[in-house]
Amino acid sequence: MPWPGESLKGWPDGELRIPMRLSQYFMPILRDDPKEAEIVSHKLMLRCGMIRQEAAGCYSWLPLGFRVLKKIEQIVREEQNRAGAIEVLMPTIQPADLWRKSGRYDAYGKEMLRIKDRHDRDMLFGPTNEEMITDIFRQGVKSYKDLPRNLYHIQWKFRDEVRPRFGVMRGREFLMKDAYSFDLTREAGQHSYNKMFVSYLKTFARMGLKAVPMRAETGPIGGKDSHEFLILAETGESGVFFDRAFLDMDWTAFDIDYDDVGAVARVVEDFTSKYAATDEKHDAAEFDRRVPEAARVTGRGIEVGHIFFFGTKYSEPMGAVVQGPDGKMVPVESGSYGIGVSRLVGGIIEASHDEAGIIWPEAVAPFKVGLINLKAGDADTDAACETIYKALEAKGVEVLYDDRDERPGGKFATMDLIGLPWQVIIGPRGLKDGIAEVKNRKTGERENVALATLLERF
RNA sequence: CGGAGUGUAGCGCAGUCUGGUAGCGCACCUGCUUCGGGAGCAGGGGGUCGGAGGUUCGAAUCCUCUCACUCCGACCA
Repeated sequence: MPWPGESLKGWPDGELRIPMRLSQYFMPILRDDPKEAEIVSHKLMLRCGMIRQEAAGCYSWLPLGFRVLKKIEQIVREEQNRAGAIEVLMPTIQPADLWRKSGRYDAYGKEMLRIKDRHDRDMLFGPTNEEMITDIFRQGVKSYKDLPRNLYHIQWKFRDEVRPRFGVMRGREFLMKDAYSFDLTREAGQHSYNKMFVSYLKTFARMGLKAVPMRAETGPIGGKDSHEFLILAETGESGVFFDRAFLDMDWTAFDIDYDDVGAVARVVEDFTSKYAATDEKHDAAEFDRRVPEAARVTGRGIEVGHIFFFGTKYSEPMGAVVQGPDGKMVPVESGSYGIGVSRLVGGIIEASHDEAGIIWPEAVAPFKVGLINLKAGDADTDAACETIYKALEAKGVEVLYDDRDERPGGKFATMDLIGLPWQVIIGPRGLKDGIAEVKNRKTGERENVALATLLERF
């Protein structure tokens, strides 16, 4: 991976790195596709026992799915932190008054889940947090000297979609990272926007995705500048049109200094200079004029991120003002920046699977290695597997050990289905010659590796 | 929110038209034989048939109401 040394260490998520014996795990595999699942990621997530539907658009995350969700969340967190954003955590339930102030309580419509508490007070399950964060910011910051700031949280949202579908891709309850920037001037706000832009490219690239930034509608959030980040997938909900040159760009070359305004702007410039648009913003004439025919890519995409620069849209009505150097009170310039964390789980599967199952990019894989004991119960294979399992554990390699007393065929099928990047296959046949078989899930390549050097592979 | 459909065992389904002992495959449990890409045989466990009313000697099946879920269209991280 492009950014070696990234890890979950230092966060509670590190606890998720523990290895596991399949005989002691909870991973209810289905052999058949549940009928309600229409798209491949939904089918695979259900078949792998990653999620379970509790109501339309609401899911329980079972152990395997939970691990992936947490890994994605942690990558998002690391890249937000690196770009200078500061993590907070706001509640899922918000008072309606906050939304009355911004005027969105009525404007948001039925998509907002409205509830009353025991005192008959109007509450709501937050679909987003512009109002709340602006209020928090307003109370905490009074001077231009306290700017810029960018606060984010990773929290469950609820949008009472008319028609939830496609599993976690369009759930009603979903995990979203949302960040909010506050600046004194338009120019400074633009830099904050640009930093998020670059960090998004990097965040998605770390997950093995090429998420193409496209000029977007601002929708109910409102504002001036907006980009959506879309990954290509046939089952995507948006039509996309873009220059093939995007796919050939170096998606790993923006390990830049986020304080370098010019450098950040150049990356944004680089990634916005080529044509890329969703069907909403698509201009066929411009597409034809700017993109040579051979380079025109049309297809479908999944929106995994969306950034907005909306200036003073919320700061003005909500009185989020600071005192400038000249002593005057000015409303702050803001932007908001979302990443669909739970949607990404489905999105990555849509972008990375084959006939046999999921193919996890290593950075988000629930385990790095699947250790297959082909003959559980046989003293020699048991002992060899046990040694390898312990050694991988000691080395900090996340391993799922299939120690069940099952037939080899089923174990292979299960391991392919859940898509761990590496399979280490141990059977009497290989053991006789002191070798293990190492299979790369993505390429299908198998290699015989001497047991003595096996550990060096991981 | 308009249109279409489905609810029967963990999953996939039959049975409903024509009322009469709740079934099949996979999964699960036991035993034996197997064991390098989803084995075979034998035995076994598991269901208030989405819910509530009604008709009937008798309802998964007929009637009424209701709930949930899925799909297609207009909206969205």
